[in-house]
Amino acid sequence: MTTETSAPTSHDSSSHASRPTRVRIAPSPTGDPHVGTAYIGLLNYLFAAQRGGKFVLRIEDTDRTRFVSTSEQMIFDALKWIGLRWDEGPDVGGPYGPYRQSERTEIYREYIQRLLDNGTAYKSFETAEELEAMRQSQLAAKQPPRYNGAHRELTAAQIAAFEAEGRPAVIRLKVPASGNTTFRDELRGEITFDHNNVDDQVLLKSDGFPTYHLANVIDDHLMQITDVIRAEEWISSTPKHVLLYKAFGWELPKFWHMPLLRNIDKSKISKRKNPVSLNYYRDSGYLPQAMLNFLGLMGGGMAQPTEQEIVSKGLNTKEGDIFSLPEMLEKYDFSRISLGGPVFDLVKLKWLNGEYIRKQSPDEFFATMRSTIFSDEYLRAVAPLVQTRLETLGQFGDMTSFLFSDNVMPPESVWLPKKRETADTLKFAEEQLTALEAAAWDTVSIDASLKKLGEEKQWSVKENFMLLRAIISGSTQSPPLLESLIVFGKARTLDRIRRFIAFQKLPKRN
RNA sequence: GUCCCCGUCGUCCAGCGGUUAGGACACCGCCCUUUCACGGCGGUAACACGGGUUCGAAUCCCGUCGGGGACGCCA
Repeated sequence: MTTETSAPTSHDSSSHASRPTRVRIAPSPTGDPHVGTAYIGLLNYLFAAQRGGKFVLRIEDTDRTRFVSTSEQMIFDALKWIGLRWDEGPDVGGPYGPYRQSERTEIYREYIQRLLDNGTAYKSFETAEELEAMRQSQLAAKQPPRYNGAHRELTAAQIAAFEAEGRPAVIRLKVPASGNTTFRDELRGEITFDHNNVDDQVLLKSDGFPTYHLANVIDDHLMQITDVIRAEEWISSTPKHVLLYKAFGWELPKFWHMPLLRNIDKSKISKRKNPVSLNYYRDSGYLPQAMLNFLGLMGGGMAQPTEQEIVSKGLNTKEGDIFSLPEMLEKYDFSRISLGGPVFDLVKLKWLNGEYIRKQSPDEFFATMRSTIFSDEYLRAVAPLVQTRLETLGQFGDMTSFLFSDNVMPPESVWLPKKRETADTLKFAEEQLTALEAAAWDTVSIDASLKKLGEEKQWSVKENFMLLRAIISGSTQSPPLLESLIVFGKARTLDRIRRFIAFQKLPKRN
């Protein structure tokens, strides 16, 4: 029970193989739809479709503090934008719903009681503050931060006493004190973790919501998930999940941990160093087929065309890198995936996108333009910003070019306020960025968060707004700032500010 | 700090015991061209290091080093 030293028995694997393939992605609605979600989504989609299985979309909204109400719909839209469809999910329903974890809290409560009853989980009454203090002191002492297990063996009387005090509790997983857990990663083989390196993970928070670990195991079981295809960052918590499956007496799914997408410096892809919002790519004019193609390139699951194919189809050598979703369905091979974390290289993405643009017929290209940057919807939003400011229609381009350009980089004479230093101004720009990241994307919210920041930092509204105007429009003159930001979109706005700051911090030549 | 994963051109991939280590992006040069881009041709550029195993290692094993991830009442 506590130790697993051999592979699953043949009985287990044969019964496993007989189950119809079911996979899922489980994004969390905490902000913009993430490029990593699309990557893992694509892989899951391919995996299911190649095996005649089902692809499930489940929303993991158990963190009330990070919940963003607009996020779920953006996730649906973004995944549809790149061309993925799912068989079951909150929007399309299905036999294993509900597909939103916030609607499944009764289920989690019922199942965690089983764990409490069979002694594989326990109540723990420390406050978040106490735990944080403990973590800090462990970190300071260069010790691995871990729960000290103080409440692992509370008596019924002690628990009753805490509860009588009205102290809130969390429920933790009781990881066996000794032994180890081994599980199979389908890409890497067996991985073993010693139990003294596995923490007593919180399973149920004091607000009654489950953590990912609990909800994910229960839902994957209840939803009959056969293969868990997720990012590599989950490897180190997989032993906890395995322990949970065992505590419930459930059959394990297969685990496939995909290499993490990386920034140029090889760290895990992050918004500070790379645009990660799918909205950014959509709004900046990347074609969904190009994005999907590019994600398919990451990890190397696509076989290169054989010499025969190159000859018979008259392919150019570069066309080994260009393929559609149907071609991925046909050729993508999970056993080919290479484990080194692929750098998400914008330069190659842009090249690919250019290939797709050039491949379109003139009519198709026109249609693409008309449905994106020159759509009726977009122009309808832009028009009111400039109508009163125009004397001739020809001035439209002069006034709105920043909305249609990628390379906007004002000179210092434009963005630096008269009474400010360069360093202070850049610092303030970073604070604007942080404020805007947290803001809901409407004029009232943006206005409020900018003004709040200005007051805190002693920046006048004029200086504050003018700096942002310069960064976004490249000029001291522009259509009304807040309305322009709305039209321009949150993802592109944030990216433009980040790029401005990054550019200004570059060592100056001459 | 502890544990886990990974390691072929700058980047993405090929290679799965015997190759002049291949392709793509990027970069450089030449051609095409009124410009730019596209396109064509060519070029620079990698097996992290050290031990094994083997007649023979980029390929298998071990170690070192390097990179990454995890260590939350986040997912």
